[in-house]
Amino acid sequence: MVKAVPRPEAKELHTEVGERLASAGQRYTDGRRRLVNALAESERPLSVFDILELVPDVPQSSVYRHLTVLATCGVAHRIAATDDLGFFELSDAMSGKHHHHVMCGSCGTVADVASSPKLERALADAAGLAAGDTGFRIDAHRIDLVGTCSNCIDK
Amino acid sequence: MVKAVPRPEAKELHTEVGERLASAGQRYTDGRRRLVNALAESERPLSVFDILELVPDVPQSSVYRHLTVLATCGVAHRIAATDDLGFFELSDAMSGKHHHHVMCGSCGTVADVASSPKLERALADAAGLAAGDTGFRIDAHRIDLVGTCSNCIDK
DNA sequence: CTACGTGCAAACGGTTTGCACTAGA
DNA sequence: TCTAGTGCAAACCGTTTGCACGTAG
Repeated sequence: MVKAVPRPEAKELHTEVGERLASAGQRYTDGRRRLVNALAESERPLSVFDILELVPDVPQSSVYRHLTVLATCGVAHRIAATDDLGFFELSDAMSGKHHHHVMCGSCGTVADVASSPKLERALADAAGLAAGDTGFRIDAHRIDLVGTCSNCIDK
Repeated sequence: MVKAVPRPEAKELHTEVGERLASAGQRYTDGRRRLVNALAESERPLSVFDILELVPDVPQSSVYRHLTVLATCGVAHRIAATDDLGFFELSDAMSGKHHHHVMCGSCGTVADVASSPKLERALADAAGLAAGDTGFRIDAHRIDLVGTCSNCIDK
C-alpha cells in the first residue's frame, strides 16, 4: 500500500507558503491556496491534468503560472516522469520528508517512496565521485524506480 | 573530466544492433547506422537537436522514428532530463556499462557517471522496500544527480 | 515483388505568453 | 493606489503522423 506522507498542519503549511511567496514579492491568493491544498492533500505527485480535475475553476494557464511561481519559491517542484507529462509535488521543505519516486512504466502513475539513511549515504558517495569525474558541483539527486504498479500487473 | 565510456568494437556494435532490428522485423538502413554511430561516438546522451547537427542529412522526423524503433529493440532509450528536451543514448546492453547521469540545472548538459557496487546494493535494498510499500514490481532504476557543470560555475 | 523506410509538410498536444481586466496589500 | 494576479485565446515548439515515393531483402 502507498502510505500517506505526513504533512505539517494545514495552517502551518499555508503560513510557510505565504511567507515564502511574500519574500519573493508574491501574493498568496485564493487560487494559489487551493492549488497548494490539492498538492498537500494528495499522497502522490499530480499532473496538471490531475490538478485541473481537483481544482476545476482555476484555468490551465493559471495553474501553470502558479506552479512556476511556487517552484521559484521552493514550495513545489516538477518531477521528471517517464513520458512527456509533467508531475508536480510540494518540495521536501514543505512536506518535511526527503523521498524518492516509483513510477509505473505502463500507466505513468507516480508514487512517493521514503528514502533510507543507507541509500542516502551511498548517494552522497556517488555524488562525490561524480563531482570528481565530471567537474560538476552536485546540488541534489533524484532517484526514480521504474516498475509496474499493482493495477497494471493485474492486466 | 568526463571519461569516455568504453564501447564494444564498432563492428560488434553494428552486428548486435542489426540482429536486434532483424528480430523485430526491422531493417538496418544507412540512416539508422549513422544515428547509432552518432550515439556510440558521443560520450554523453544526445538531444535530438544534437543528433541533427551530427547527422545533418537525416530529417527530424526520421530521427524520431529511428529512435522509436531503436528504443523498441532495446538498443537506445530516452532519458528524462531536467527540462522538456529529450535526451537519448545507447542502452546499457549496447555500451556494456551500467551507469547513471549527472545533469546541469543551468544549461541542461547531461554527462554519464559510472555506478558503484555499493550504490547498486543500496538501490536494490531501496527497490525491495519500495515494492513492499507500494505494490509495484520494480524493473529498473534511474539516478540523476543534479548540479552545475564546470562551464556554468565559471559564469 | 512487397513490406518496410524515408522525406516533406501538416497536425498534435502540453506549455507559454500577450493583452485587457480584476483584486490583493 | 499601484503592482501583481487572472482569464481567455493565440502562439510556441518538441514531437508525431499521413501520404506518396524509394529501397532493402
